[in-house]
Amino acid sequence: MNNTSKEELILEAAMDEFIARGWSGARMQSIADRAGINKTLLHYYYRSKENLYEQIVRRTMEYFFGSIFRKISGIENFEEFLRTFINTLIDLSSDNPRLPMFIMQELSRGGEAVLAILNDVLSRNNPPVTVVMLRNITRAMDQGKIRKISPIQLIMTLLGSSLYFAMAEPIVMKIGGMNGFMEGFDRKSFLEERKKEIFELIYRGLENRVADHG
Amino acid sequence: MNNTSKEELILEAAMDEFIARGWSGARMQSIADRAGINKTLLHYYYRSKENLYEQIVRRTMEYFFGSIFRKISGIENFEEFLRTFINTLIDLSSDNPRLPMFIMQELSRGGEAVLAILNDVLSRNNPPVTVVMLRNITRAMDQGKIRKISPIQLIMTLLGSSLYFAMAEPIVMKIGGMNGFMEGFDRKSFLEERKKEIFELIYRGLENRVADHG
DNA sequence: AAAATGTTTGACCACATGGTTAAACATAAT
DNA sequence: ATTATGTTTAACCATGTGGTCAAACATTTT
Repeated sequence: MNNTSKEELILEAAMDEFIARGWSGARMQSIADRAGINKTLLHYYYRSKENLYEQIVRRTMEYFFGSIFRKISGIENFEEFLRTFINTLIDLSSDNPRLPMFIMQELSRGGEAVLAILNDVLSRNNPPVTVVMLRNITRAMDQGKIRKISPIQLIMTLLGSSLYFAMAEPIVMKIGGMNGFMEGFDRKSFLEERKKEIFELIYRGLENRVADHG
Repeated sequence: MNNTSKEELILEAAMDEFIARGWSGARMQSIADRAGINKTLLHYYYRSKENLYEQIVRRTMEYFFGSIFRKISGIENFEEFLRTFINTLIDLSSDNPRLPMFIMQELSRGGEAVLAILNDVLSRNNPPVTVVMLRNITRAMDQGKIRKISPIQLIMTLLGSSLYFAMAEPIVMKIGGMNGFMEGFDRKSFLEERKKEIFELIYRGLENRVADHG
């Protein structure tokens, strides 16, 4: 049980707390409890709530964007890119359901500091995820593999479709539970089905076929 | 300037504050300031923060689900249903960008009380929005207008695609601003374009055509 | 005019929370 | 052995926040 272990323990506890309750909801005492240590030690390692928070935000963004980057960079084939991107987003968000909302929420709320972190994190991947995505889409369009669309719109649709369920899962389950449909719901198989359905829907929707019916 | 007016002013102020900062971030003093009154009067009308919050949640949900219900109920044609649903979601969420996230966040966090409100709100529409949506989709499937898919998956995709941009707008703009693409961005036309692109993509993706290539 | 209701002022309280401090103890590094 | 570092205990402080109270003033209702 060396120092790194406790420092790491604290970070993980803080991550849980901040992601679950947000900046204003998070409690230093609660973080200490989760980490199994006391408040004094918390301040010993991380001077203030602000400081700790900043490190959590960085960590979270690195994890999120890093994961996506590692999975999609290097893929040349559009179909594979599409499938991988969707799968990665769904896996990421279903493993860490509060993560996407945390990132979005804190980026809306946060000031310069949070933006600087985002900037820093994104610029570490070369080329940045955003560029990789745009390239894949425009290339597929140029090659005539998909019809002409707005790349940014497609990216929005992909992100929304893939991330939404994890974000809305609590409410979906509640509404579903109330109305009765959703009995025998199996999360794992639902998510696998989701991957396929999104891919299928979007891939078909992008098909570049000459108007074949009116 | 009668009493109803002030009571209403407070509600609106509280709505802004709660939606912008969430439960733990919202401040009673700040609500009073926004409403242009003092804290005492705030407690005079709404006893406690909890109580005020509950009314805001109810109001918000009534507004959100009510708007959707009013727009889509009664529509028989699937294409029209699809288009209207997408348009409504985009208009609603772009007019009130924090609303969807507020609802989702507070429903994850909130206990029995919030769930009870949701239940109450949803049961006031007959048939509930959820049922209307499911019906439209299954009917279209039965009539062979669209291919066989999982209705719930489609609904998730529709919600995600349509709501996501408003939720992620701050981060999208920041990333977009950093990378340079997104110059001359016009929100209004982007949103109109978004409506069309989502509809087009999903409508094509749902088409029920016999395998015509492979 | 009188009563009821709306509204402000300003002081006040209890409590939670972020943060500090000093002293003692534990464990590892020199 | 001694020093440096990690860790706990427990008390403590300043501040912010939800909430209250009493008294006065304003406006509407009766």
